[in-house]
Amino acid sequence: MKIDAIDLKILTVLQQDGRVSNQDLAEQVFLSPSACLRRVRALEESGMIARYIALLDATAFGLEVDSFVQVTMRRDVEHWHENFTAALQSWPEVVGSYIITGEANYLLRVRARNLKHYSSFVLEKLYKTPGVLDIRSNIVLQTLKDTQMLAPELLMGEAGVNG
Amino acid sequence: MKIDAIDLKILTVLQQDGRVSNQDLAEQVFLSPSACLRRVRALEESGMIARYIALLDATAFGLEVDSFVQVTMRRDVEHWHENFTAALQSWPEVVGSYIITGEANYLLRVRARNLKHYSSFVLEKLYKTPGVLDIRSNIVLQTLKDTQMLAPELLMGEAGVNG
DNA sequence: GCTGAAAGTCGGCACCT
DNA sequence: AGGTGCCGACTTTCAGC
Repeated sequence: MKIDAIDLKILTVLQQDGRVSNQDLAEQVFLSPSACLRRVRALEESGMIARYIALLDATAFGLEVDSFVQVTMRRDVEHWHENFTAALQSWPEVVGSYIITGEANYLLRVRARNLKHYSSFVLEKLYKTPGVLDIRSNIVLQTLKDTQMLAPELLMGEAGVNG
Repeated sequence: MKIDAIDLKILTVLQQDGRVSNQDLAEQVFLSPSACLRRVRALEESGMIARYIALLDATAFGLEVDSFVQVTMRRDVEHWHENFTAALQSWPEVVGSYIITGEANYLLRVRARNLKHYSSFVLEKLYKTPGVLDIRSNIVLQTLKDTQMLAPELLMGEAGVNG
């Protein structure tokens, strides 16, 4: 599927305001509502727009701790990867988990209400998972940028941009 | 502001589908549309719901590289933090940046079209920033979980949940 | 604080350019 | 491809419970 400059503009707007009305969106990209809606539907059906979500403010709920945790596994435990992966999905504190290159095997993003909650997560859940050898916690002291935004400059140069 | 079990349900639904219609939402939480809408507006105005966004599928745009980059700075350069922070905001490849505890000073989440693009970002942008001493790239090989979802269990126990 | 109805607005479709 | 117009559905407000 080919996307042009107007599609890029639509994607930019929707990434900033997922609930913008089709009429407003159409105005911003200088299109009629029907033409605009057709493009949005095409972007959704092609999978380029994956989904729409509400973002909550973690601090408003008293979630004080945000962290990145590097996890190293030992390989002498059976089904260590399957067990660990399944556990990750079930733990609400884990909002992201990735297999990465480098010294650790996994990188987790973990949120907790406070340090006590965080501590109990690490000791009672993470460390008790068979195969977990080493855990390195990197607590977030300050968030400078935290966005899901894929800027037009990033999207361009691929997927056949015309305009 | 106090939230109850119905608010938690509303937040859970909206975090999964930010464009759900008020009528559907009202049905799911067993409320009339007008009562439901009033709760949603209250959650928005209190700041608990920060915003609504569209999530794009990075792979659909050919963004092959996802990574976490640990950056260590030297302190003998003037305004190193201010300069670096400003640069981070302007680089589209950087979708997240955090000051963390541990060995590195910053953790960045960086997205790029391919390894060539990634390499040029690290060499031409990151390394050329005054004060950058060491860079450790952790390329994401597999994404097991990547969500912004704050589960009800996480939100509970704070903000005075009643029901 | 919830319900129900009324009014304004929007999304979705058919049709034309 | 994009634009116009119409109809049904939805959002939103307000009176009443």
